[in-house]
Amino acid sequence: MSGPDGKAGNGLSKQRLRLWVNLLRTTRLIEADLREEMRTAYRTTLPRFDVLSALERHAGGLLMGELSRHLMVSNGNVTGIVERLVSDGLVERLAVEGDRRAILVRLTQAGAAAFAAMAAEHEDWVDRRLAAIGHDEAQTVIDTLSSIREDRP
Amino acid sequence: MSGPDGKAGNGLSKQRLRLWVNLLRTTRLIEADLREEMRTAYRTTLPRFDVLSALERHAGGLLMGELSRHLMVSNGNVTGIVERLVSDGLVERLAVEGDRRAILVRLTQAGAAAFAAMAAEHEDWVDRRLAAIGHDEAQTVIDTLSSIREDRP
DNA sequence: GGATTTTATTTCAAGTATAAATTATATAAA
DNA sequence: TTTATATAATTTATACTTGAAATAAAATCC
Repeated sequence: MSGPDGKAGNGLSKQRLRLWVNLLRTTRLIEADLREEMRTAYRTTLPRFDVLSALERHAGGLLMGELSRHLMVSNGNVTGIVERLVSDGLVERLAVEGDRRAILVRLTQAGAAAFAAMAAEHEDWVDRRLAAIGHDEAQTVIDTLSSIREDRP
Repeated sequence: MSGPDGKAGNGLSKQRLRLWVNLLRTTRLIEADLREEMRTAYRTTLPRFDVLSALERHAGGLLMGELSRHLMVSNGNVTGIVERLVSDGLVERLAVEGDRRAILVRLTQAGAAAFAAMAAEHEDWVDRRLAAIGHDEAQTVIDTLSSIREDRP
């Protein structure tokens, strides 16, 4: 399974591994930068920002499960983050008419305001961090990444 | 700072944000797959694999701090992961001649063997996960990601 | 209608992660 | 020397993260 003729272990396999390592290193590097900005400028964390961001894109609110799927993190994880956001007054939980299992999570006014302030600067940070990349170059990478995500068994 | 004419908030800035979101989502998706494979096939985790992998590439061993920099995670984090690997017998800590603060971490024979078994399959998983990508397409993305990493203030 | 299964969420234990504080050692400067 | 500063690693407190088990409510089956 790893000789020069096997399905893996050949040049293409190694190249794909290089791509994965590059993907991972670059993402971690940018994440570390963004986390640092979040921490120093807003005393908050990336996961909290991600939750607010997802809720901002869904004005009507999201169920816990939808939130978990959007963020691609586990159910139990979201419970904890939302809990802290609720106690900070940025987010509220609402009962769902007709399904007493479900819980709708929504930005409060304070949460929407806090997010708006952060979002503009966040875009700015990303813009600076990716300053070396032009529109078309970005599009090329976006297309490749999309094709990776869509190619799931 | 976010009108259509500002340095951010324009089309290019939005495109870079899209690129970042794509980067993050794709990396998380692949990471989740790999974590699942690691867990079911080897009862281990990605961070442990990453440590073994770094040590395998440095036969002479690495200092805790070097390990932390290689993996781009915090110092205290490495302490914990190495601790568990030591108690599993996969890694050993050695005193450093001439510097009593430092600790050299190295694979044991068992650790090297365990890693070798995992590494081949890991490459295979990545190969399958990125099956949609050809050599040149991968290279294009690698180049872009490298230019991002190198463009640091 | 009642039993079964599925769905939505929380709880739990273990592990991963950070930043800040601490310990111990090394190096430089006075 | 003595003092000051820097470096290597750990410890601590808190937060994030997962997978599995537990709860509770809804939907489906018979």
